[in-house]
Amino acid sequence: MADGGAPVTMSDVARLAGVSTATVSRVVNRRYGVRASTVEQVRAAIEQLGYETSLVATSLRSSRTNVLGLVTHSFQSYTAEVLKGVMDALRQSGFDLIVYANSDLYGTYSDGWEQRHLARLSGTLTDGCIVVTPSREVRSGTPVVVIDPARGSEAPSVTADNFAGATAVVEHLLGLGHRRIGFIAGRAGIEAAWSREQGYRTALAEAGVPIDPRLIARGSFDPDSAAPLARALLERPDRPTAVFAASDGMALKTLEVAGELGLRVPGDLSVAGFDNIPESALAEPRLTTVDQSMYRLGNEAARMLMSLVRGDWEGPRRVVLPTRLVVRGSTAAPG
Amino acid sequence: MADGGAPVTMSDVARLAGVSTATVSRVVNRRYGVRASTVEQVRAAIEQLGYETSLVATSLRSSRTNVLGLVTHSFQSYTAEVLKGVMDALRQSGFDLIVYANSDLYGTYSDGWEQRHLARLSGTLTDGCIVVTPSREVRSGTPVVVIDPARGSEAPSVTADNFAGATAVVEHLLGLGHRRIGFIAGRAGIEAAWSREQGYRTALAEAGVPIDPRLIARGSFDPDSAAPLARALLERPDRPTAVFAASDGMALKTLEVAGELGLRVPGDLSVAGFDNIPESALAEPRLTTVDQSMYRLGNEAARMLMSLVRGDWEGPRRVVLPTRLVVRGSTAAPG
DNA sequence: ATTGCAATCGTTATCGGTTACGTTTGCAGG
DNA sequence: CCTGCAAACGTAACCGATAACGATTGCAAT
Repeated sequence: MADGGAPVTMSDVARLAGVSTATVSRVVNRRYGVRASTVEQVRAAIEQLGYETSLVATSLRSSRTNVLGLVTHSFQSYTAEVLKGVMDALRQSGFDLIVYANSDLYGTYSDGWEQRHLARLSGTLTDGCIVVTPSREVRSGTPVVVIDPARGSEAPSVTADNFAGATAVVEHLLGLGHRRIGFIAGRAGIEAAWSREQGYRTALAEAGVPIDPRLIARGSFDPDSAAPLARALLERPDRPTAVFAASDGMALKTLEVAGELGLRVPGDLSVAGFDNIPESALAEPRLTTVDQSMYRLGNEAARMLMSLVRGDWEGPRRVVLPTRLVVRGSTAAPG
Repeated sequence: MADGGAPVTMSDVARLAGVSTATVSRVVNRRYGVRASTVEQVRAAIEQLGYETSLVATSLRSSRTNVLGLVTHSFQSYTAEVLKGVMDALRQSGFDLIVYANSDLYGTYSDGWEQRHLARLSGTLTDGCIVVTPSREVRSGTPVVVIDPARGSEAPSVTADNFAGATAVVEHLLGLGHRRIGFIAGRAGIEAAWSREQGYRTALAEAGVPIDPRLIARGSFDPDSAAPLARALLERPDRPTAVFAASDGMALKTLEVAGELGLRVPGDLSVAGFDNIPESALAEPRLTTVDQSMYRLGNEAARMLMSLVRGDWEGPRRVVLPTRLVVRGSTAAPG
């Protein structure tokens, strides 16, 4: 058993087994060139001391750690789904996962968090990283797969078909008879936000509905940022009959604001979101949205990253997954 | 800008600034003994090269990293809630978080994962760790806070009042008129599982209802392990009129199995769970359960851990948080 | 007996950053 | 001009593990 005090190091094992640390290392890493009896001695010493190889020391010395990293700046519902997908992809793969999240010391959206975290992990601690929703291009010495890349990013990425999803929502609203459809956009600079806005614009244009810039609010995917935007939209004298928010978090905030203003959904106002986070199915009314399966995004990203690390990735550098319109109770024909 | 290739090291900065790495280290760590003009030079070099301190190298040498660890063997809904609570507690604290999860199958991972992961992280990489649901006592050179400790664990811990929660559920079922109440227990060895079973037994005993051992099934908290157990319970000729599962995951499986057997819930069978994971509110029918706020568990654990690391923890070594019975549609009077 | 080759194992440089310690420098006081 | 004392900075020894390399041994073929 390991005692609670000082950690057991490789040299402790070596001393007990009467060999050098080199031999212990070879045994631990199952390398060729150690006599069977010596292997037994070392194994026994490891068992007796409860020795565990130090991830830190290993990664400092060696380029291979069999650990993948996931870097995120916040931890919300969709991040959890991504993680589930990643973990399931990693099952039995031999890769472990390290998730690195920061405590927001420098403010909510201090630019460059992705690069900072990446620099702290990659190069040594991890064999490769998944980066969730970075706001700018990332660079790294080890393979990187980005979920929802920054606009114009060249990095290998996995993303949902945001354009198709957004057009589907807007076409749904148009089909119900809406003509004044507000839009709360996501954080500028993120590919997904841009595509969703393009989807919104394209769907309106193809239906021959003129685009009113005053109905487009610029959010940041942060639910709290959406509240004042939604309020401003809904307090207009010519308020929209429907609001499409670029994320469920913002859509749910819009539901709240509508409630505060005495607007009934979907009677007085239709609301639609994007993401299909679990909370959306719990909201009152249940939120119409676009499912983009964060689980699959995480799952695909992990598969891709493992292949990149092994150097046998054959697929495209950019994977786009289909989306699915989920019609629930928050949308209806305009009153 | 950092180039994408080799990572920028401290000696690169030192070379550019014309000083030694020791001086760079002093500047980075804001130590005394560096002339203001030298500090400026070093800062400029850091900026120019886009240098980021390596977490690995720092932690190997120094005992303090300002990073806390969270160790878990699986990644499910409740883990996500815990993480949210942890991250919120860490906000603006200056501590970052590393989550370490392994890639093995949930059930098949051999005992001792908690100690292995802990050994790999603590001592160097992290200043302290939160361990989620270990199956045995954990030892570590750095502070540890356990969420849902093993039975008989001495480690500082945060846990819900599982006993009270379980009695509340069973009293609720008894109050509805149920007398044959099945129980699907959790993983033996975990304090929470034991307390929930004690709650079940105590509530029955106090109501004067004899305990039928054949109505107690031994699960492992793994939802998949619950399916055959639930089936066995429900296929008995004298099947229970209600089933209380020690976790929502297992309760939801029980709902599925009941459906497959043609039993209607709550008409033919009442089902209750424990945890109140988000999915429980989405199930059909919505699941009666006990809310134990995994969010608060994570939040409290993180606060406790930060205090322990700083050495100023004043509270009790074992924190017990209250639970709350949530009655929904899956329980009713027996037909 | 000698050579050759492979198996086995120890020595040592190294990864990047930290820190104890020693050395240099600057400046005030004698 | 010399001494004394800090401040400022460099040197080198680490931390734990790995891998290139060299050294030793065993064994079989010559």
